[in-house]
Amino acid sequence: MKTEICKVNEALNILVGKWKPVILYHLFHEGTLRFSELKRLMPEITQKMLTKQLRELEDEDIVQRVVYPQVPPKVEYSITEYGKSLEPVLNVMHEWGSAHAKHMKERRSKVSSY
Amino acid sequence: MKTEICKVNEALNILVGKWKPVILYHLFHEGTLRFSELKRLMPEITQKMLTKQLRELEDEDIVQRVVYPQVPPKVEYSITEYGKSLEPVLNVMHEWGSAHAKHMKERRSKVSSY
DNA sequence: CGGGATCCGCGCTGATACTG
DNA sequence: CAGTATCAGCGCGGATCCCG
Repeated sequence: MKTEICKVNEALNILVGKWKPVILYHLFHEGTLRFSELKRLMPEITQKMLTKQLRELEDEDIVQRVVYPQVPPKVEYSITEYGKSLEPVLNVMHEWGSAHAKHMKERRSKVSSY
Repeated sequence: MKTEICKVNEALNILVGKWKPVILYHLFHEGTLRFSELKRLMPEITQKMLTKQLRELEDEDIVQRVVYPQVPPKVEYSITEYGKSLEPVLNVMHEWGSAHAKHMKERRSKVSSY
């Protein structure tokens, strides 16, 4: 049992999963969304994956799941109070990510100009 | 070809890889390290993985690789000037990650007290 | 010393079909 | 509508061996 000094992985593990950042983006942006609404915002994700990633985010107390007992079923997802603490992290990553995409683009054009 | 609004993945893709955060942690902390020194700091990583992840970080212009043409070989790794822009990102993730670990620990102890 | 080459198992991801 | 169940492909990560 080693005391890991670097807790970056702790944050990373929450975010990895091909769709989690996008799911979180939509939930932060829209507030509350039904399952089908999330699905419509991400046409390429399968139902299985959407369910799975939402469950994982729920397990981490990032996302809240509210089931309305009615027919047809209605399930709403939103960011938990605690989950909101993730927003600055996502913003920093988003901004660095944008800058990095630009950096690499310029870099490649230099390389290809040989 | 869709314009992705969420660039979090852009940052994520640089960092994922089981060992990258730890590698970066050591390089930020120590400045410059030889391959064997990195290996010693992470006894569990295999040579193959260390090489691979360093290459990937090099491709992203985060890590610099300097080969000294001598026998026995000597290769030093360090963070590039550009790579230093990653430090605040890592810090934010590290801090949130630490807080999250604590949060989940407390949360679990509550749940188990049924 | 700092790699490269190869083989392999496992888990993530996806496609598809079914259900309360 | 919001899932669950099952099957399959593939790439990541690891183990092991070889090399300049």
